[in-house]
Amino acid sequence: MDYLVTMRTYLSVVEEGSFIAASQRLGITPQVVSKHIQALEKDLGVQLLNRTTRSLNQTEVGDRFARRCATFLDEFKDIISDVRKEHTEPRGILKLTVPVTFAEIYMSRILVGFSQIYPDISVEMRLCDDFSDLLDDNIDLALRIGKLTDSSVIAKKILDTKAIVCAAPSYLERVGRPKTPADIETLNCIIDTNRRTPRRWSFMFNGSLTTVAINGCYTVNSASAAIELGRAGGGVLMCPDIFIQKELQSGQLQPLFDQDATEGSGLYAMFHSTRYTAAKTRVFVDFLTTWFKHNPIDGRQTCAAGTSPGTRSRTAFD
Amino acid sequence: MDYLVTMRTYLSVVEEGSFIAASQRLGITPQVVSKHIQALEKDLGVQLLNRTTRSLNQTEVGDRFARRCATFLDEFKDIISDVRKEHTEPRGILKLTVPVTFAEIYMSRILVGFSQIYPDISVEMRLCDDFSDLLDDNIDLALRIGKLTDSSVIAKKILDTKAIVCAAPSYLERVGRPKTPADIETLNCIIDTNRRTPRRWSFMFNGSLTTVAINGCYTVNSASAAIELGRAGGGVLMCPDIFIQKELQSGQLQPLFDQDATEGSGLYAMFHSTRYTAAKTRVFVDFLTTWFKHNPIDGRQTCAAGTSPGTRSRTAFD
DNA sequence: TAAAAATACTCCATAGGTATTTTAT
DNA sequence: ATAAAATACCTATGGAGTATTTTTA
Repeated sequence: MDYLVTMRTYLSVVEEGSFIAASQRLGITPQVVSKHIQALEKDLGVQLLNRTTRSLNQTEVGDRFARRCATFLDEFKDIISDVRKEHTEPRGILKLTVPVTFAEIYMSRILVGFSQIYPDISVEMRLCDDFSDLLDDNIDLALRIGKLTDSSVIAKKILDTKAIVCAAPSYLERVGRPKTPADIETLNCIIDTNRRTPRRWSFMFNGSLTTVAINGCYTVNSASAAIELGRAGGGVLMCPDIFIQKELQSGQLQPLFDQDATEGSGLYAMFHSTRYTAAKTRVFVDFLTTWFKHNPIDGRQTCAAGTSPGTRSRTAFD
Repeated sequence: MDYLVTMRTYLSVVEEGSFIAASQRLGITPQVVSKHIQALEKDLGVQLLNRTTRSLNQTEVGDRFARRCATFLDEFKDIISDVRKEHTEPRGILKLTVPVTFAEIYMSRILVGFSQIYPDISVEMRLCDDFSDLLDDNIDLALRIGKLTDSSVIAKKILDTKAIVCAAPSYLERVGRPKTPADIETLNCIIDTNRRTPRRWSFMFNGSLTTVAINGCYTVNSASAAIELGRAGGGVLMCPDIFIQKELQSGQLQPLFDQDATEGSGLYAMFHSTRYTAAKTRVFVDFLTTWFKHNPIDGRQTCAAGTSPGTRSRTAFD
């Protein structure tokens, strides 16, 4: 016997004062109401209702039971609707892992805007450059440059990016501006160990993917540090364009080649491919896409937004 | 979906930390556990557990949900066990209806003894001589001299009684002692309209039921009043022997004939023949029988005691 | 590779419906 | 006589089991 169902039936009978009225309210037949009451009474071993064909009123126990049923069923509806809100009304703590340099440049502005729209979502941001904690259960969303190919992860592209090989004008004056990718093999290239292939740079040049083995006297594990070194004339660096927008515009760093975007390279939001994604995660991804639409890196288009909430089944006392 | 069942399964999983451990605790297969969790998640539209084949821990929502499930299920067990106690642990208000004269003579002593054993039962006693309110829903138990034959009523004989035709010695001296039942037709008989046949007295005489049409100048609706009138020499009266024990022993009233007990006459406890009789009612009936065993009217045996509590099904989270 | 969860498939219990009987006013 | 609850019977859904597949550490 489903107690939640029989309790609800019983409560309806008490409130309506008759089996038939209760059955109409519940959308079942009076016979079923009768069975529910009998099942309850049999299982509880007590008489809940004094009933004849003409009169119906609850016993002393039945009255106490009805009161407790009322609060109990209310509590049930509360629990269910609160949990379901999780899927529709965004709230809670959003745990992010974000590349260090990206966080430094963009995240403060993004989060301030986000929190204005979603005051009920707290954000816990972990700055991290490697892909190690992507699958951590406690992380709701990971932002990374580049896509992780894992069946258990959904990767949604937020923004196209392209790797830019660049250097400070002062450095280029000193060593001479390279003409082809092969020319940089002899230059001092700043090695960022956060890159998946730190000593081999791959980028699109003249329509084809070129890979260059690089050398250099500086090895760092931070894009920011590499950018600073490059700006100071320490050598050639390669990093995503979105990290050095200002430097490129101001001329502090100059691109060495007229590079094309590499296939698939971009800023990705990644989250567990579990059946049900929390509303807080969905709305943050949507917000990110919208944010870059309103704060374009240059003239470029952002990727299409919209993660539909999905329909859910309507059961249990809706 | 039976939410109480799936919630319990979910809570076990959270507490045990694995599907298999939970399934063992619940006595079901791990596959069923898996289905329960999936059904919950589908219906709620949220991810409750982050699980791989090796790790299992609840999400933020899942954690909140588990806490609420715990208190909710506790509350459920509470409600059910409290109601079931009604059938096993006697308590509450016992509503009695008792013949006026019987109440005057016996009930104070009976109730004092009863309350000592069952302090959790309050008694609400209505003094009433007719059979009209026997079927009232609000009455738990009716005591009456004589049995009501109604399928909706269980009548349990507490005590054998016999109707006694008697009078005061002073009256008998005045009018002469009758020899046969027919002789009392000419005497002044006190009419008690509470009797089912006030003007026709039926009693056992010489082994056969004799009915006498009586006449008299006093009509009352109270056995007590009739007894008082008889004691004062006002005429012949007929009433149950248990009402005039003292008067018979002291000789204030003398029986006119050597009467036999009438078949089936007695003090009856009557209650609704509903499926489940409350514990308070059962224990009071048992107590009454026992009381008359320990406080015998004369040498007579009381009727057998013992109303078995009955077995009940063991379902719902026992 | 081993252990655990998910899936596929089958069977049976039970919940709900329809039709009928009983009961009380 | 009528209206309501109880009962009898039937059907279909879904819940639990068994066997198998998939997945991850």
